[in-house]
Amino acid sequence: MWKTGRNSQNTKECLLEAACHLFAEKGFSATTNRDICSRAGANIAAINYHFGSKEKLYAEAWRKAFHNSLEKHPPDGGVPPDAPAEERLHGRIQAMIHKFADKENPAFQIAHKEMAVPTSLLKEVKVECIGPLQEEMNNVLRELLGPEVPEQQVHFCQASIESQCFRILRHTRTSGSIQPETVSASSKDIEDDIAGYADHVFRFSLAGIKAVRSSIENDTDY
Amino acid sequence: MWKTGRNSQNTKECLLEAACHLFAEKGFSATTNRDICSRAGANIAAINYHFGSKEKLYAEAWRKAFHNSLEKHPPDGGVPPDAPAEERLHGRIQAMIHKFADKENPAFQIAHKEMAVPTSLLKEVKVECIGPLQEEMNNVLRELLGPEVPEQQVHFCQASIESQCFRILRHTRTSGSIQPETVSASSKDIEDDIAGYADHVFRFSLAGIKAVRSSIENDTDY
DNA sequence: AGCTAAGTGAATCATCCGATTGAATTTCCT
DNA sequence: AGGAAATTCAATCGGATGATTCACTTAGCT
Repeated sequence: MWKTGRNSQNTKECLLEAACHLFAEKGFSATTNRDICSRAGANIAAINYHFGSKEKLYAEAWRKAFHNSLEKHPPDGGVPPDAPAEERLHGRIQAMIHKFADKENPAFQIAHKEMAVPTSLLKEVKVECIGPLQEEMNNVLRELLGPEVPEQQVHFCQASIESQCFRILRHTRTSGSIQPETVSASSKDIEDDIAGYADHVFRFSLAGIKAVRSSIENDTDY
Repeated sequence: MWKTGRNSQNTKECLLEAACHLFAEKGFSATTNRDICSRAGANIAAINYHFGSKEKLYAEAWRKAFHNSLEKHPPDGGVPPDAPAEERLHGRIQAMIHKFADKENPAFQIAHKEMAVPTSLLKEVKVECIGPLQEEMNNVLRELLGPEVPEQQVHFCQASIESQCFRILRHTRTSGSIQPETVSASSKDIEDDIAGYADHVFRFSLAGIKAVRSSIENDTDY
């Protein structure tokens, strides 16, 4: 985190790391260049020297964190592509939840803030990074939902699953903030048992998917 | 929105309304007093005169919008408390989703931003306003999940349902922003058919709840 | 060693922020 | 109408922000 000894590329790395943590904690507009440089042990001028502007640092920090996160948590959860669809669904849900819960990789805490308070990044990033992941999930869902599933039902199920995983991002406090931690009991439970929640989301969603499939095949309007 | 003719209490109302819209659109720290006063057609000093500070205006605007929203969308969805639990679940999901989707009442867009970038308000507001609603939902879920359901399973199911409803808040763009609206197809579907999504969330979740219940009763570990 | 380019640092820029002032204006009551 | 209180207004406050400057140190190469 702090500059260890030598300089140059080191400073840039430190700035990126500090920026990641601070942007994840306080969002873009509430984080100041001085905060970042102070945490990185760098001079105020360093940001504009290495990145050109606060916004470009923001973009670069996010992108780096996002790719690190994807590398650490492969989206398929390590389940091979020829495994049964149920297992692949399980893998993807596990990967998503643990990715979101990973406090070492604040990429998705930044993404969460981007969703709530979009900067110019949102569109670009969504299309480029998150879109493909959603499409892979949709393919798994199409298998589970059967051949005649309307596209809208696929999207609804994708939204149901993704949003349950996103739930992890709320109340994931980063270190340093002086929150008295009197959050409601329900979020406490989830925070304390992320693996349990991941398991729940899989079972809950699998039942939901099967219900959607049978209601389609039984032609129960919809 | 603009002062029509006479002043006094009118200004205060206009400030609250303008603050609601701007805080919902850009969040607390990215919204300036000048923005608010300009939109409300008031003088810069008006905020500190009527509310004391930007933060107090924020709190008051949110509280007003929240209560308006609850009044417009009763949390039980109009389903009487002696109706079957399934119907009450349906009512609550409907109410939640339409409440979140209501662009006239930006209270929950502000809440969404509060979750992502908490100010000092979050704790107070959660405990005071959202907590009771969650507990009412938990009571419905306990009925549906059976008498021997562990408390954690109730919270997990509550989180699953609430988070699916929260999904509505993402991509709910407020007017004025110059977004090219090239959001991904899935969110487009949801935005275009909120009633359909609400129906989906109910069926999807009901199946999930039943699965959790049977896995408890069949003692399939968990 | 000597030179050049890359990188750092303290100080400072113009700008914007939220808040305050005090005078001017309006509203309300008698 | 007349005066007191409530409200609005332009102007301005100190402070913080993002960005920039320019003198300096260091790294890398011949």
